Amino acid sequence: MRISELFTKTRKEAPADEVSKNAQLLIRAGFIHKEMAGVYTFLPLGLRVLENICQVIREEMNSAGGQELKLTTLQDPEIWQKTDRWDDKKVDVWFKTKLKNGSELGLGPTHEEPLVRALKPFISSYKDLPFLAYQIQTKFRNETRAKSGVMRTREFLMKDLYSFAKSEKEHDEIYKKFIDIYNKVFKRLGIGDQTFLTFASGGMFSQFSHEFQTVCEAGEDTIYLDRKKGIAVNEEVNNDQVLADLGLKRENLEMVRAAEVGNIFTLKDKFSSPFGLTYVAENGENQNVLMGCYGIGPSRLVGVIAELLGDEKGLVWPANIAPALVYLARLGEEKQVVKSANELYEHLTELGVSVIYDDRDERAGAKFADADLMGIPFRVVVSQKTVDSGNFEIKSRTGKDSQLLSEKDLIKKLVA
RNA sequence: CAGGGUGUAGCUUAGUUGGUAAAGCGCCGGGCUGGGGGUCCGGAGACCGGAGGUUCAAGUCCUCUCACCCUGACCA
Repeated sequence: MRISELFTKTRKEAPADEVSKNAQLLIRAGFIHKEMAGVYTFLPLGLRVLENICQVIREEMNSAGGQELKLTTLQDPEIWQKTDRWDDKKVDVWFKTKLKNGSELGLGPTHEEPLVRALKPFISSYKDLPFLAYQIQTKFRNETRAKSGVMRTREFLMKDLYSFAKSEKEHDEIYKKFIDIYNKVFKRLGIGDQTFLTFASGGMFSQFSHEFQTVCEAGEDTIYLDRKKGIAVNEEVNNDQVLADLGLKRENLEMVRAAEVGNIFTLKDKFSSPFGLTYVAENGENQNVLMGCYGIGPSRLVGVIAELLGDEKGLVWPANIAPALVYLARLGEEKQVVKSANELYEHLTELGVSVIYDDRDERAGAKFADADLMGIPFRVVVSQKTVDSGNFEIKSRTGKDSQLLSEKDLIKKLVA
């Protein structure tokens, strides 16, 4: 991608109505645009990050055996009435609308009901179980107060996976497996060392649900963290009994702000029962399918990663989710410099290295500042100096010094 | 939803006791520059969130309204 052709621009100043670090940096870098309170457009560079995050999640869900599908945004009230979740008094975040004929519809705030109904025709035998179904979809929640940039919005992307099992034992195995899978996801997204399994209230079906909380000042939750053990308890279940059950000692707990980036919980037959999602067991008896739910918010993750890794110069993206691996800064308009930069751009692109090529006639400072603000992992400079030396200059976003490398070594470093 | 705050150019802001809007960034044209947002000259760009009202006169005062931000509550 050539910057001269990119329609977004960076800004020196943050918008006055955004206080959160993630929104300030993402807007300054041209990654997002605020449409309304709690509603953000993802611009080309921001969309790349979002898609890359989704891809990491998708890979992990697929390798766990998840089957991707896509449910609808428009929701049929009938199925929500079945579980008593249509009433605004029961679920107060609904966005509701109407058909021309006057009948009501909702915009999906979550998707247990439609998924269970959609699956019903396909599930009838113990041989059909277990399985995992997931989607990455836009959710709509009419929050009373949107805040913290993309971290708490009214329209957001969510990956929700649902497990369907024959028995509690089978469900528990899947559930445990997903704790590991989630840890792997957050590690791959570059926030693994600050993201902790957190015990939270489990509702009626289990003692706990599990949250994945990333330590982050901009987060909305308060958790009590035992860093040594790598686990935490949410404020809501922070009592002596729970601590004893988990083998935690109060004096080892650190109270920290955190952002919930994932949440998994046991649903038992809460949804399968009202919809009659049953299977015939080997003994010929009808049994309720047992469900679990596993969520991750990719759009919130964009914000959390920006909050956590961003520095005074701007965003910092891990290589696997960055909008590009390389920011190629061409300094100067001399023929040989342009030729050298063009050739390197084409060569790297052919090799599958994603490059943002700054081919503008801008001063070095402006290009460096943009490279830093956008948080591109590597900055490669092509200038009269590098042409004369026959090498290229490379610097990592977070490193202090740059180094001169031959094209061969440069490629080796970037293709790795 | 309660409390508090803010709306002036694409962005960040200034605007005195009411007298018909100013600057920086960005943008357009040009000069000098050329490795951390450089500099100089010239230019385009705002009916001051919206609607009423007071007044000879409203960005400024009053009323209503909308939007946005913050704190809290809420987050199935």
